[in-house]
Amino acid sequence: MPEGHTLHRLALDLTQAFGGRVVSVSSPQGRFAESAAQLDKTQMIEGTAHGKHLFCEFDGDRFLHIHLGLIGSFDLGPPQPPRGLVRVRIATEQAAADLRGPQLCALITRAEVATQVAMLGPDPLRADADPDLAWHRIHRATRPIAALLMDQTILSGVGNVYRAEVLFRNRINPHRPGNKLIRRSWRRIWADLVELMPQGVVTNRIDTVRPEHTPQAMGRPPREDDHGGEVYVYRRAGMACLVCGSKVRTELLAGRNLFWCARCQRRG
DNA sequence: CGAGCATGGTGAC
DNA sequence: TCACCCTGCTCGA
Repeated sequence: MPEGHTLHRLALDLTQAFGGRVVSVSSPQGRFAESAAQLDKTQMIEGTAHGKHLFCEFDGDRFLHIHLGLIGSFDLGPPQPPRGLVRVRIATEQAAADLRGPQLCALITRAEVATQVAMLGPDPLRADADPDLAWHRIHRATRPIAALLMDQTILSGVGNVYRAEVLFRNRINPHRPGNKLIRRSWRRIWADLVELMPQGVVTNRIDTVRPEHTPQAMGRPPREDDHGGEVYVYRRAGMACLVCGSKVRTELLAGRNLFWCARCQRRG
């Protein structure tokens, strides 16, 4: 679930449900009980996101800093008895948000939020993002572009799905070292992320396949991948490339499974 | 029922 | 580069 779009969507939903309201904060699981008690029955101001980091601001310059990691989830809906291990619940009479399995959940100050945000590269989902900041580091790096895209200090919010898909959509060789990537390619990548990721916020899923490449348009039977989105290469190892038909390849890159089409992706 | 896996990140060597 | 953390789901015995 969690790449940048998930956290930005959560920030919007949490703001709508709890912004400006006095909320109950609890820790059914108990692992966050002390901090939850400090926030309980105080006002939540709003939720904001930077990259994959979520910040819930509470009255008195207190911020709940959440990072979902690989397996975390934060589910918002009508109040129901907690299921499973709920680290934190934020709730009103009308709605409850249950946090499970986060990599990070901590009560921090405004200054600490600023410190955290300063460590992150530009986020394609933020209007104030400056892609040149990322380019400055990319064009001097020797690591492959597929690794640089995952480095949250270079740019933030992109995860394993968006990295594979944005490289495919722009026909870029994932192994191209940053310092051999031409600037036009970087501009294409950034512009594409700025187009794709806000769509992900709206739909709450990752869809990257252009209309002309959908199974219908290509005369193939419809399909739906198990991660909840239509994609070109992510987790399609060994299957036919939707554009050229050659086998989608996979390998471990930067510790994660990379997927790409060696025939379509040759640009630098 | 256990093993393995997942859209992530950290800290130790 | 590796072990490890957090949780839930799926797959094969």
